[in-house]
Amino acid sequence: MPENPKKNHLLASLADEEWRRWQPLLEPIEMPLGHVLYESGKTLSHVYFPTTSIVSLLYVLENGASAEIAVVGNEGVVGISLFMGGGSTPSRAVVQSAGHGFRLKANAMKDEFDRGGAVLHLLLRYTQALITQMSQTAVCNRHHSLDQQLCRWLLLSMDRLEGDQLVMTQELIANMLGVRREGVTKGATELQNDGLIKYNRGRITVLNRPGLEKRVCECYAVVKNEYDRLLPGKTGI
Amino acid sequence: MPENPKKNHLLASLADEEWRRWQPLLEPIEMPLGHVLYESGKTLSHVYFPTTSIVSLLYVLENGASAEIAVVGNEGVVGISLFMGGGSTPSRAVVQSAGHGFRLKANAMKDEFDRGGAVLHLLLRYTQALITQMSQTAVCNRHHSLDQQLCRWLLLSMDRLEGDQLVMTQELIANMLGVRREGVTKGATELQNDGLIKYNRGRITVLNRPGLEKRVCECYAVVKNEYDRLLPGKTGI
DNA sequence: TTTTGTATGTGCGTTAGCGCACATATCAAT
DNA sequence: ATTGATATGTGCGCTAACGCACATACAAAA
Repeated sequence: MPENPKKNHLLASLADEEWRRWQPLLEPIEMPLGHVLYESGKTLSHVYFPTTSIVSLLYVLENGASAEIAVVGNEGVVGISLFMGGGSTPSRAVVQSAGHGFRLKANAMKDEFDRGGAVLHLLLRYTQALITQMSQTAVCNRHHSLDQQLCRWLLLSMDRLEGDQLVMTQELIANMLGVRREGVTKGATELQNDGLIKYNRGRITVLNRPGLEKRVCECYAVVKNEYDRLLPGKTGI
Repeated sequence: MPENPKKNHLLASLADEEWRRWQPLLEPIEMPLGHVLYESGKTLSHVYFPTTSIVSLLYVLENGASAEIAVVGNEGVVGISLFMGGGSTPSRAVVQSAGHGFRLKANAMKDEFDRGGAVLHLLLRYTQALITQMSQTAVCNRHHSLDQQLCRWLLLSMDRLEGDQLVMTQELIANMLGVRREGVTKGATELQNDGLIKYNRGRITVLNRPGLEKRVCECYAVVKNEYDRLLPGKTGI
């Protein structure tokens, strides 16, 4: 089944001319759960445009603890440090929800970026949105309860997927949020009791999205509005 | 006293040709404590290049609680959303330590950025470093103790100032870190008892910097190394 | 059908940080 | 010197989240 690159919003935003140039360079790839797209400090070989997958940018501390900095799905691209100039970041990119995507070689990406114009500005606006997500994560980590953060995380993830299902154990969610697995169990159990989600051995189904939106902290809306503002014309997110 | 723009590392990195173009456009400004350079969601009129001041990027929640996302001093520029494309961000920029700086009109900044070349790449590398600081703040907020965060904050601030003094009440530090004032008192008292800093009604003096570096969490070094890597050739930071 | 591994639920004592209420200390202006 | 404003120190009960130790429950393989 040939995946459609245009499922990625950034790729879909390309003008005809650019698209013709890019199309032959885009390489379709499988993105299985847990796959590491890049490792902290390592030079990136590609950038990745998810279509049906979600990627977590997370930071792993010396003691093994971890925390998610941001999440990237079909609205964005993984590997901004390539065109931002560093070539690497002190974070790790891990596939959080299996699916497909496309990748572009580092040199090709740099060349296209350095042409300037629409591609450059599109990627920078995306980066700006990503910065908002990271900032908001910092604030949310500081001030909001585990329960609220769980809601935020669920909504951000769902926005980046088709359908209302997510394949993800509580253990993994805990890793992303940088909290205990037991804490996630507690929060998720409550959400399930209230009929907002259904949980089943690593498979979450959202039953009542408006209900989740009522519980979530303001951080979710701030991030979503900023994505909508900076990257308009896309369905949903 | 005519402040020297070259005290700002980004301005100091400009090539002669650019420098000649910029010089007449740079407007020297006072940056008094507490002055708000831009407000959440408002379109930026200028970008600011601190020379002897420090600026906090912070986010204020609906309930009035706040948290610092990043700090900018003579190594950087305040107002990246101007060239990143958004024109605004959902955060606020406040002068955390009084001093001087220079500003550039929004249009001038955009024009210079859009010329591409060295200026663009310099600013993007800086932005990349700033992103690292934001990410690390998120992680640190999640996993490290108030005491460690206080050390990180002190060191990051000191790196951006000449001398070993900082004019700053515990109340304000608490606002930046998004913690209680009493918590800062406790941490600061301990640092003072151990002879690392001296505290005096809103005036902090670092007495033993290596001592602070021994106590701080890994986050400080990660951020510092990334600034050094991306913006080399600068003294200190 | 039984086993085995993985996912989830639950209880317990511990702790960092919170909110609140004051006590004290220091500077600056009268 | 006295007053007032601001900065810092301290105590106390409270709560969310932690670390650890298990109990259960489900699913795929044997």
